[in-house]
Amino acid sequence: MTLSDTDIEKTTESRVQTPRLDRQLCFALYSASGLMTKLYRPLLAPLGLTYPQYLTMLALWERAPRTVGELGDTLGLDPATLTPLLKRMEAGGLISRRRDPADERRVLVQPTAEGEALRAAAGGIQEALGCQLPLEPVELAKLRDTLNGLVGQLRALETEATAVEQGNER
Amino acid sequence: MTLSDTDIEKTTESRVQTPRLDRQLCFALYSASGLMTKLYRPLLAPLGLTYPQYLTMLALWERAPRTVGELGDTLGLDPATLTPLLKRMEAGGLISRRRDPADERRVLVQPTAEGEALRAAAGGIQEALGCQLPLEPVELAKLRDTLNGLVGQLRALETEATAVEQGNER
DNA sequence: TCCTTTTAATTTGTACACTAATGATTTGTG
DNA sequence: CACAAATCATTAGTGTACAAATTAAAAGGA
Repeated sequence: MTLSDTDIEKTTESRVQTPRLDRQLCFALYSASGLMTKLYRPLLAPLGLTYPQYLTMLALWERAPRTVGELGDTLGLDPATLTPLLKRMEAGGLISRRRDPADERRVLVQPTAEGEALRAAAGGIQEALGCQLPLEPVELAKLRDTLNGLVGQLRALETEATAVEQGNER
Repeated sequence: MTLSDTDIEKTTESRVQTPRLDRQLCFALYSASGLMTKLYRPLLAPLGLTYPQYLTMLALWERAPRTVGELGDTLGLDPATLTPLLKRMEAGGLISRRRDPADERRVLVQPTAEGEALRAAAGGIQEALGCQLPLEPVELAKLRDTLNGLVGQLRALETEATAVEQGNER
């Protein structure tokens, strides 16, 4: 372990420090996430689902109906992202969308019978992927928990930042 | 640790096994990656860079010129994704694109003087983020290495799959 | 040499993903 | 009650991201 074993590379020509791509946590996350999505794609296509749509169904299978905003909080997505996504899923017959009679601002989302029927197939996908993934289940769980911890901290940072924006820093 | 402590939830009503969102490694990666991108966004905006554009500059600062295909391999992106992205960066004056005289199929990409000048600012971004990240540098490095290992294995799976597609399984 | 095959990048079409602006409803306050 | 402020979803506009089709150039074979 040398002193120069950092994520910064010192170039001789300018003494400018350039961050190295393969030392960036953000790039590791970016790559891993993209590859995982690619791995799911061929398994989800037969079900008529994209990867974000699959995550949405997972959320709805756990609890429904939910409003667009609640779904966005769970998935970490903007309402502006979800609206067209949910419309496509509605057009595909997997979910229903209706205004909440008790509060006409909200839109309630829930799986249709057809959407509910996909539940069984989802279990098969997890099984198929577990076989492909070249990772011990224990290691996998550890990595997942570490990431979820990071996600929690990043979300805390996020809400803190918006609070400061609104002058609520006390 | 109970026997039911798995990533599958058994529902009483149908005995169907539904994967739980918060137990999915893929969702943890998806969320962490998205949040990290959000964290970078306000820091990169003053430089006129989006997050994928920033990664592209990191790659080009390390080695240039590079072809579109080489960049795609490094970043894990399709040429079809990079072409418009690179055009925007060219329009912004950060990179230059030109056909390789030795092979007119290739397009050589490299930073302009203006793009090279951003190098210094990039170091500052890493510094600013390191302060924000609520994670020990050692833990961070460990997580990064674990992820890079996963990325390597997923890439191997990927090329293996395309090889089978082409009937090269022997 | 001619012609087929392969390779490299681009174009087309669909689907996320976010910011900013808009519209509609509800809540809070005088 | 009236009406300003806050809340919720949608729309508009820009920028990834990929599959499939296209164009252009190089490589390989008869």
